[in-house]
Amino acid sequence: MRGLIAGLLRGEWRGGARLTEAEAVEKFGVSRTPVREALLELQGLGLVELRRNCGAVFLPFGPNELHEIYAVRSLLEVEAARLAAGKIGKESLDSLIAAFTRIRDSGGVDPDWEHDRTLHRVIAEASGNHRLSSEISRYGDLIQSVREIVGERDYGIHEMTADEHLSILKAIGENDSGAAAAAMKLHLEQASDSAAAAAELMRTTAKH
Amino acid sequence: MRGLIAGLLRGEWRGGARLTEAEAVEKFGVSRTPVREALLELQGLGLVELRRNCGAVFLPFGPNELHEIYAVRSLLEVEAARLAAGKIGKESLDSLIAAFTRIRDSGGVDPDWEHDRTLHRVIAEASGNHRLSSEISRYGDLIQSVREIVGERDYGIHEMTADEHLSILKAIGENDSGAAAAAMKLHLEQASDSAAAAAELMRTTAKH
DNA sequence: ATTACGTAAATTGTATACAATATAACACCT
DNA sequence: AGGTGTTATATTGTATACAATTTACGTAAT
Repeated sequence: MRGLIAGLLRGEWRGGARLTEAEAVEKFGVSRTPVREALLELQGLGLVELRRNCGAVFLPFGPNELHEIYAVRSLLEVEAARLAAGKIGKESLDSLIAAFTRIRDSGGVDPDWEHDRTLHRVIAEASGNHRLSSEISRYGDLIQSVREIVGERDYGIHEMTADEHLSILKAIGENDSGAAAAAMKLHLEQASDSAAAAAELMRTTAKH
Repeated sequence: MRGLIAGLLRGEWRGGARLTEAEAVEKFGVSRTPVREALLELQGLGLVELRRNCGAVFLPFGPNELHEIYAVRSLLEVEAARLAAGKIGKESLDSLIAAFTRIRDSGGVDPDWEHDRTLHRVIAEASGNHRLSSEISRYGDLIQSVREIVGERDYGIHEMTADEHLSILKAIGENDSGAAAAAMKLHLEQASDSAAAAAELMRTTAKH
């Protein structure tokens, strides 16, 4: 079923397009049960809208929608960064700092956003609020899904992103809540613009 | 299926208890398909944890969990109040103010939290951020579910709640973002304590 | 010509049967 | 006696058949 969601995301996502359960069954070669569960899951993430007897409508993801998503994500993660200040163990912090320093200096690429997701997960868990951490994890899934849809990659912005990550970690290590929150806010504003640009790029290239 | 969720919520919610799909089928007299969808929905709200081949575990809801939930809710709704300042139409605002003034002065009771939910919905929609509004709506469902679980009622706190609502509306009407955010924050802190107290009461009375 | 009604088609909601997988118990080996 | 492998059972994941509901179309009446 998890693979079904990935398949739906990878297929071309025309905003407003409708897909009935029967069409999805034919397209993916599975039965209606996993199709229904996958669509309900996507509805839970706010990616599709399920209308009775009308099929699932794929919601559009343009720059505006991405800015909205990142605005909510920012509320959650900025608070998590504030709460996590001074609460991440030294060894864990050092290993994260080493990883991002290496990435920044080597100019390496992280196509699956592996380190990025690890960083945000560690900060969320260090907040001490399980519910907040769980919501951030859910939004992480959403962000990853949207990245699939808009085809966002990290090429070109990687050194800058690593720097932003290091600023957040530095503030957390120094137990500076305000600085941690501010650094996270700035980082997510950059990420928001980057994602919106990817969406705009997809929109324009899909025109012809 | 919606009724199934209500049934699961109304049944005694012992934190940590496990319920297999087969048991739910026997208990509610429906087939596994709607049971599965209901459990997946509850998982999406973070009310149960689904472990493969182990049944669904009912997560506990004590004072600590409720404070966590309300902390997240506060992040969302405080921002919504800030954004909604000056954006609610006069007629809509006046009708809300009239309703809560009447409630406050008459000492009436709103057992299903009808007006409360309307107020928070109107503010969320006025924020202009559809995604934020959608998340607040989702948290409204969660809050309502938790109220069912812990048996929270609004008796006794109603005049105070109405006053808090009026403060929020006043600030929004005066286009004062800061005051609107502060009033909403205060209101949700009160609500958080009230919900936590209800959870504590349930815990202690369930002891014997 | 337009509207109302009825029927048929399509789509979702539900039930049940079957397959896959994980847990647990039990026997056997060391 | 303790550990390991195997088998049996329990539970979830999937497929298919059926019921209910809704939409759309066609026909007839005004």
